[in-house]
Amino acid sequence: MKNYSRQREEIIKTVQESYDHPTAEEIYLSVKTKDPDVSRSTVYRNLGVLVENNLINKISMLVGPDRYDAVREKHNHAICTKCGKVFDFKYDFEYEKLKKMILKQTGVEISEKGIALEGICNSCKKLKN
Amino acid sequence: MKNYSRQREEIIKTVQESYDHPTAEEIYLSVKTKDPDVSRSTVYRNLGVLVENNLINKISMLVGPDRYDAVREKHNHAICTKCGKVFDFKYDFEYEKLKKMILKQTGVEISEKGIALEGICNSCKKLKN
DNA sequence: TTCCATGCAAATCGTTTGCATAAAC
DNA sequence: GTTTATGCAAACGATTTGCATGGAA
Repeated sequence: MKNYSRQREEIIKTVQESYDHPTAEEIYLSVKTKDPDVSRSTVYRNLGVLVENNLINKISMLVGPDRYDAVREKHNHAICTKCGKVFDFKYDFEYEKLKKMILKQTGVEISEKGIALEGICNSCKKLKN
Repeated sequence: MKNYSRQREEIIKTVQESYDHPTAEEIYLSVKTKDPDVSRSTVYRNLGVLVENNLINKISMLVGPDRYDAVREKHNHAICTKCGKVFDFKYDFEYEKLKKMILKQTGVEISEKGIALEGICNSCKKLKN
């Protein structure tokens, strides 16, 4: 990450202060209230840079656009495949053991970023259909 | 799932016979060799129907297009965030316990489709940078 | 003064949709 | 005959890119 910019600063702040796993569009809209001339491409470009530099995490899902998450204490995600919302949960997955096993079985060296699971959330369950 | 069609038949067969988690495009190309007039929208439409009917699974990732997977013995996925390839592995995640815990913590009722983890695969690790 | 980041608009990628035709039941 | 599926092309949502300009070191 090279040069400072007002926009990047604001994008980091927005993601770090949000606890609802915002989409790029939501981040863009939020930054726009502080900095009305910011462009969508700046937001996308910076989100990419911030993910690369491990300042934020990116969450990809079965449904809807990608979402972003500040890097905090390790936690896991339960994603609703109806509405796309992301919920946090804690559970001890024994990453060290898991990591070794996966490396042995697949050759993939996993990054310990928490685990994501899909399902259906409470409010979507209530809306029958 | 209502009416039989030659195309749907071939799409199911293609996914079930593949062990490399093909993308919709790859499935389309493969079906096209058997049925040159098939259209991409037929493939996309049918993949959707087949996922709904639980004949195949859909895998969404941090990188690249969605991939598909025949419904087989339960297994988990390690996904390379460089090349997008998907690798299978087996590990006992104690789903029952996990499911209860997630429901309690988030209200999300997870579907037990296996767990996906991200990392970097062997061949991508070798190509430095 | 060189490099990096921005804003804009156009391009791209993956996927979905509307509509007329064709196949299944 | 009525429904359901197809093929085509156009539309779509999310994201990326090329390019000229502006700001940072």
